[in-house]
Amino acid sequence: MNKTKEKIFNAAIEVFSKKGFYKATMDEIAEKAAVAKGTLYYHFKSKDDILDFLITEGLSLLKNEILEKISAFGNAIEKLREVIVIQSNFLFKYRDFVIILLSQLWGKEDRQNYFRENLYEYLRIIEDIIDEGIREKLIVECDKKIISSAFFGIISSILIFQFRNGEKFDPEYIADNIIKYTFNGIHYGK
Amino acid sequence: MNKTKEKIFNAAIEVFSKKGFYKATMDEIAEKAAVAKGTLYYHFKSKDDILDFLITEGLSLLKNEILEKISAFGNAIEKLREVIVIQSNFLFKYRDFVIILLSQLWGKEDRQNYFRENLYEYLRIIEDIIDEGIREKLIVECDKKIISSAFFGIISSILIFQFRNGEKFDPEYIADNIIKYTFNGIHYGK
Amino acid sequence: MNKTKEKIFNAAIEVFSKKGFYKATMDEIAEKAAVAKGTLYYHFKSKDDILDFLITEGLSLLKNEILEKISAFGNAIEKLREVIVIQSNFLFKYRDFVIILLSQLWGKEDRQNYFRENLYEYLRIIEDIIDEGIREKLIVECDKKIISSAFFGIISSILIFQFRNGEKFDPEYIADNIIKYTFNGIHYGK
Amino acid sequence: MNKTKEKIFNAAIEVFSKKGFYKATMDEIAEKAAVAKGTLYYHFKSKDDILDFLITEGLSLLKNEILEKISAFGNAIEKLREVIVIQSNFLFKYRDFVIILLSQLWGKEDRQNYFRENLYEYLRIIEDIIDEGIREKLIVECDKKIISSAFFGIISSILIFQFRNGEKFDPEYIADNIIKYTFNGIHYGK
DNA sequence: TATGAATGAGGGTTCATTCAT
DNA sequence: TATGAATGAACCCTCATTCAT
Repeated sequence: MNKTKEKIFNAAIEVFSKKGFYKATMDEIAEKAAVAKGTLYYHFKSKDDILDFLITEGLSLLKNEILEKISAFGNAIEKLREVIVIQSNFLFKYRDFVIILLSQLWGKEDRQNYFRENLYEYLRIIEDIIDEGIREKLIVECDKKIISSAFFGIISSILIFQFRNGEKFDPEYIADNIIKYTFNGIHYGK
Repeated sequence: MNKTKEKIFNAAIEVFSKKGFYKATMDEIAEKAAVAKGTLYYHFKSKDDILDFLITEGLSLLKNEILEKISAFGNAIEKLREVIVIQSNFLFKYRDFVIILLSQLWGKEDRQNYFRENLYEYLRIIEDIIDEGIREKLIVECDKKIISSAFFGIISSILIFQFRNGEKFDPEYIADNIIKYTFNGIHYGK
Repeated sequence: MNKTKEKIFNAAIEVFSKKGFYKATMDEIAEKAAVAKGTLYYHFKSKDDILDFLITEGLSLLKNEILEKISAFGNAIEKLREVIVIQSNFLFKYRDFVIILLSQLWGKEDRQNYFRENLYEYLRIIEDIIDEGIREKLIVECDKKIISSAFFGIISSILIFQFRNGEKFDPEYIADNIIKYTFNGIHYGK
Repeated sequence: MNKTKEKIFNAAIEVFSKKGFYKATMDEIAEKAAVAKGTLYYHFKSKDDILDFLITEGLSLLKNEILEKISAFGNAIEKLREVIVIQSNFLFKYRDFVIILLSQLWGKEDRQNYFRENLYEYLRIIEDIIDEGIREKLIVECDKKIISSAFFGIISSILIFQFRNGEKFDPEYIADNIIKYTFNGIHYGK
């Protein structure tokens, strides 16, 4: 990604997350990127194309971070714990991206189907860990598709929590709580 | 809600969920509702107003159902179990509404802030149950804001699961799995 | 065609012929028609659609006039003479339309293929008359496709002549000359 | 014309005739010419300038061919016959150029006025031949401006014929037919 | 209550042209 | 001579909203 394209990329994240994809205007992106509007179209085919690029890059970042870091951990429990930590930190660091993702994930447009397909690749990584855990008798028998979806749901949870609590947001504290919830459940004495 | 307004209401849910709020047009809503475009403006102030009305009604429906049904249950564990069941069935029945809600929840527009405020009322209901459970020593000590958010995250989870699995969706089966996960965690032997 | 659509129709003829289709702007058409720009799109699907409508209407007018008037004439010679007279007068009266037609007739876009197909219907009318004339031994054996094309070429001739001569244009004088040329040729003493 | 300029020239003819002047883009011309876009502007002042150059060159070619070849013929009749033959062959050989010319001839832009002025020089050549023929009593008394315009109209005719007939186009056959028509008319027994 | 023709601000996109290299 | 990234004016089209009937 060259200098200009990167400026546009960053401006787009900022504007899309502030205004939402539809209310965001190419004019504003150009202004924020400090380039002419035509320059956007020299580097991207369309407004949609910017969004595609941005979602793909963002999910790539998350997937790669997960894949890199979990390999250092010995068993499925430790890996899933790390996934939660990474998700929490990722949301803290790339909040704007997550907002864009969650806004775009639910539609029936081709673009949005494609986003979900992309997300499923992420879920498959989690499924694999769950599978491993079940085989190692570290994780209870469960529907791995449902549980991996739940791991995604955690992202939504955290974002909602963050919206509600505003500044008082500590990713490690969040992660700790979610980990306890996820591994032991909330039922006392079980 | 009189007959015409209801036709518009239903048409709006259909169109908003199919196209998303921004791609939906008043023309299409009018066509689906089989009324003239001007009629929309007789019953609603604006396009935004239709959405507001729709979200408010939908969340009301969910809150009321929860409030009604949980009163029949004796303790917090049973109540939360019921919350999960209701959420799963609600998503099954009002999928289009849930899609609209999840698409609109993340922005920074006034309208969207207002939607979240509305949602927080729902979360407070769950918090209260958690509180009750903690006092009754049925639920472990935990950050109730985080856990109530997690209960909301479950909705996202289920919707993602449903998108992925398509037709094969059994709300009771989902609820069972989520309940086990929520109460006992996934850690084997704990 | 209702009042508003007709205003747009007339404005479009004026603007297209003055500026050419591509240099013409919807803004200018709207201004000349004294309606808002959006109104153009209420009555026509697109700029292309206005052009289509306009060409179709114009060629219809010409075809209908030809078909109506020639039926009054007894033989092919008289009919073709009338065709030339009508063409000359038509060009005099609907000069702007003819300019638009001749500008658009030569391209390879779908729209332009469609225009030519439409024109061919006109040529077929002339072919039929030529056929009739050949059968009646009033017209020499000839390739009727070439000769009917030549009848169309006359329109270009006349328009070129008119461009060159400016104001001094008498459609009857032109028609007389073309008729002599067409029926007797220019070879002296033949 | 050096190598690069010639590549651009040929690319421009191809693109202008395929897309029409307005739909043609400098990008596409550059691509077809296999040079960078900036290079176009090194050799031509503007897109208009390419068109001007191209029309001027094309009409020059036609005029020169006419002037060269007709001098070999003894009288006006033979010269005009040759004009028709040349026109027919020219259209066969430089069809793309003719399409561009006929698309551009009818507008009121300065450039287009200039094209017509250029064309009139061609018509004057024909007028001179007609004049000569009238003086020699080989051609009937007629309005030479109208008849020379008709000679231009023949070009339009032939192109229309060619569009209609597609592959089955024989320039000599066409020329023969047009010659008979032009000299003897189509009236049987005259 | 209901209609639908008319509005016009706003936004995505195109593309000829420029200019530093 | 040649390049191609960058520019920005221009333009088509959309669509929420209005209002006379």
